[in-house]
Amino acid sequence: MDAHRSNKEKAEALQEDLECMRKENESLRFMLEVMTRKCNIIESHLRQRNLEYMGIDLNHQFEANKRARTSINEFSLATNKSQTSQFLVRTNSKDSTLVVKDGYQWRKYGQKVTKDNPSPRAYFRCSMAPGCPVKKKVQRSKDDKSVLIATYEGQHNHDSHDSHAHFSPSINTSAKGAEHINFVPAESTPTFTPSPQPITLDLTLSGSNNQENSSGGLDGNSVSDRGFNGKYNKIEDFVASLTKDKNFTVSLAAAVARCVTNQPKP
DNA sequence: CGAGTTTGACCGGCGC
DNA sequence: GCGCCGGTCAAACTCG
Ligand SMILES: [Zn+2]
Repeated sequence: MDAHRSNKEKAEALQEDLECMRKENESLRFMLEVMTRKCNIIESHLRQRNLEYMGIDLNHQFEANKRARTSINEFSLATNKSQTSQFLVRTNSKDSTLVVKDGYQWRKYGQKVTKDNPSPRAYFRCSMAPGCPVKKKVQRSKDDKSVLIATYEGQHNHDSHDSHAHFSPSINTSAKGAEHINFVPAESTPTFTPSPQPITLDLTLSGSNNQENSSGGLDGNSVSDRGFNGKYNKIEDFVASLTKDKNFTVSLAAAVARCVTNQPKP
């Protein structure tokens, strides 16, 4: 009797936990997919946007606020030797110095320690197609180990066809039913707009950062917003238009937040 | 067994 | 010419 009830309650509680975890899992998966697609889209769009932004003052790498922000930051390196785009990605501590799955497949061919940076620099080469001249250098930032600086060089001469589609959105248990990420197929590849200047993209991923930065000391957002609102707004709007369905993003974020709130990490 | 990573050797540019 | 330094090669090694 009582034992029955107790067991039943326990089972229900466990099931609820399981459901919540499933939701969280699904949400994270979707976020990953969205991030990947956004990244790809931003990369291709950035190539042509860069032409418009030519000759813009160089912003220094400021400590962006620790929110979910994507911001762009260009360095004018004045050398137009070849199209090298520099992406400045902030990740968590252990991330993608190992083979980054950013839509392409990279083969590591070297690693060196540089003079004034304790962290080594890794050299990658695109191995998706034979004869693809794209190379990539990845190195952590000096102080902030959570920031990766990836320097892409060259352009892919093949379609970024990822052979293995590892996203199976079949599981659809949560309330939010048909969420389809309609991402505009950024302009077709053949018309590459060669960017004569390096691009620096500062992707400040959201995330429950464990950043040790001066909390409460100085509120960084004011500074950063002031320094860069122009581009930031553009990019924000741009990203929003990319997903084309703001509601989706918002609801997704809300769902994730809810899940996280329900299960606060210790 | 093959594809990819590791890691020390090697090489070319540059400053002295 | 020599040594430093960033970039690449390739043999050994690891992993699935
Ligand atoms: Zn490629």
